[in-house]
Amino acid sequence: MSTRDQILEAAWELYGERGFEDVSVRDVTHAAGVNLASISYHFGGKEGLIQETVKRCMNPINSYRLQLLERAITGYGGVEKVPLETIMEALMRPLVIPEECGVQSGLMLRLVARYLIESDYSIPSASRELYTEAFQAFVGALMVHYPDLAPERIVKHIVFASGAVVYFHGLGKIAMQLSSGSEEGVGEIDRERMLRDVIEFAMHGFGGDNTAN
Amino acid sequence: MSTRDQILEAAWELYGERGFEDVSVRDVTHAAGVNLASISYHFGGKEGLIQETVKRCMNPINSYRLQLLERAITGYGGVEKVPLETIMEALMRPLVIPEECGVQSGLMLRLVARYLIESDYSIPSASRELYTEAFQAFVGALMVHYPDLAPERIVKHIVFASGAVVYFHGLGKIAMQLSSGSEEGVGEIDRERMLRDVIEFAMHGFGGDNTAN
DNA sequence: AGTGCGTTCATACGGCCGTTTGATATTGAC
DNA sequence: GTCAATATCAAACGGCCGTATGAACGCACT
Repeated sequence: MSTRDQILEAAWELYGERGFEDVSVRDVTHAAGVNLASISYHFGGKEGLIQETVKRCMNPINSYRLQLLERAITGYGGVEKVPLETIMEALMRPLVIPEECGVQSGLMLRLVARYLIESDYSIPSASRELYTEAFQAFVGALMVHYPDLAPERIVKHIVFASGAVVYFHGLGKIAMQLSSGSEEGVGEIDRERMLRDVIEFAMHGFGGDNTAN
Repeated sequence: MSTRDQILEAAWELYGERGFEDVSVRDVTHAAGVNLASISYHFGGKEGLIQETVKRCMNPINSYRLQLLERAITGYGGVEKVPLETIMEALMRPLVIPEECGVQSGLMLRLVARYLIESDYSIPSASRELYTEAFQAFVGALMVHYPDLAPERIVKHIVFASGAVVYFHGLGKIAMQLSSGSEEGVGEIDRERMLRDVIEFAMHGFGGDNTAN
């Protein structure tokens, strides 16, 4: 494996675990077993490495989303024939089970969440185009099912549903502990079950009120 | 205003804007117009200042939640008579409109989100008790309305709804931009409207399926 | 006036940070 | 084999970080 890839792999893991600020370039190069200067050489500096790491995390998610959506559209023979539930699954599955597009689950969401918060919620330019494409595709697909719903409301519901997933990934376990009052672990989360839950949750949210904004 | 309070106010603002790691104790003392050493003196160090800042942000939220819930219970004369919508509002209003309990909105959610992520999702011990109390109170109230719903599912839905709010606070604007394809601003968010939206969204999510876990 | 204590002050310390440098090693084309 | 181009290396640089130190200050109390 090339030096560049070794760095990216180590960075991916460390940044996901401990955050961007907390992990020094020395930490990364040491974990990767490469020389300190190779980060400047291959990525121009720490910021370049961060951007590349985030890109390698975000892009497969959005590619997979688009792929699932397009597959469903051709499979059902038209956007209007795709069940709402299938659209929501195409949107949510890559988030809940990112392994299916080659992204390690636990670290991925934390990494992206960290980046969005620490970078003032700005999406790196290297991922922005793909992000926009995916977002507009899903808004368009959902508008077919809810022609009377204003696009702003559709966007809002997409964000609501995404937030539910991300937040639960991070806080689900601790919330279980708080509610049960016990400190002991509460077991692993059933991801397929969670996917169904969040889809159902989001769909009922959509079903509420079809008036325009 | 005391030196201690000046520090806390400056810390609150800077941490919310730029994050804990990015803001040095020198930044804080300079913004507060106090001496560098006063942070060690009053808070024992940077970590102590962070914990105190987060506490001053989390605790009013949970106090306000409990206050709204209890007020509703006595007002309606019993938990079982409080409408579900009112329970959800008691849970969500302090998050969406934290000014009502003396917490500045924009910074507050980012501050807490940052802390939870950067500290491995652990709630500071100074706030944990209150957090637990609030969480259990709401789970209990919701269990009255959904006696057949397993507590784990109720917790899950509370986390879903909270995540929707937090995520939208952070990403709502950028999502609007992505969907519209334009770079220009999309206006301020109507917070009362958002509160109603998220309550409605969460309630429909709850209404889905009352089977046990 | 003098004493004691809580607070504020300027300053310094060691340490880790991201980056740079110039030398050395590796590669691939001719 | 030669010569560039590319890649890796050890070492060093200046800078900012969090914290500690000891002196100076304010002020109630006697």
